[in-house]
Amino acid sequence: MARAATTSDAFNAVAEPRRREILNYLALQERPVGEIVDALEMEQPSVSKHLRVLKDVGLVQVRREGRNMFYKTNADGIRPLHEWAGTFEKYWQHQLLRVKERAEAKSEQSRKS
Amino acid sequence: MARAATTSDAFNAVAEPRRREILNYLALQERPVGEIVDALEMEQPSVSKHLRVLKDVGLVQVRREGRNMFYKTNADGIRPLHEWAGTFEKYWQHQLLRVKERAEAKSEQSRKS
DNA sequence: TTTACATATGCCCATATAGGAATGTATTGT
DNA sequence: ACAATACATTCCTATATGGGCATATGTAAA
Repeated sequence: MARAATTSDAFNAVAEPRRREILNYLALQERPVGEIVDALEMEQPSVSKHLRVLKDVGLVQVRREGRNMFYKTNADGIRPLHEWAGTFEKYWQHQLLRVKERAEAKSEQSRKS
Repeated sequence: MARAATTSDAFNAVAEPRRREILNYLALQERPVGEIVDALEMEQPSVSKHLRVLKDVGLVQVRREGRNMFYKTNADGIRPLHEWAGTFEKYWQHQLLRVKERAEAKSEQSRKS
């Protein structure tokens, strides 16, 4: 048996560095394919193929506008990954440091609200 | 060019479901290979190969004790993944729900400290 | 309609699996 | 030294890329 398809789930889809770059770029705002090509300096067919994979696993959403296809990251699709990784948080080292960080974030939150 | 090696980084290594199972299992406590085989019902060679990949990317640590090799998850290796996924947190939906959750976690933390 | 522009697909190829079976290696027991 | 135990590695095979290039498809402009 070969490796699972990149379209099998989010874990396989984001294993490709290029696709993570695309997701990062499209998280800020939706963009047409051409802009992704220019911004990330990748070949257009390559971008289209990566977007296909990302779309198949629900990590991006598309909208057509004339000749352009506007893609944007569907952050919700990344949550399972974040949550799985998060289950190991309690085993991380530097826990004291993290507690400190959380405390700071907390006080900052209090300041805001 | 083919897909990047599973040993290229943590992202590629955890793309395999079986390896995630192993990491989950070894997070609790170190275990000899045989126990992993029994617990996860996988073939021994398969487990050894997955462990090799995980070791190569630093996701597990090994210790020899006689004929046994005790493996345990190196949670720190999962942090990059958690942090990358975390950068999308602000784009997730149900933000209101999350704010509520954070507020609860905060009050619980206050209670503890 | 013909042309131009924006994307998506198809093809080919080198590469990397992941599983199964067999075998090699290290360590302990007799 | 020899057998047994615990793992690791090798070999084989079907499969899934990901990049480069050519081409098909869809939509708007002339």
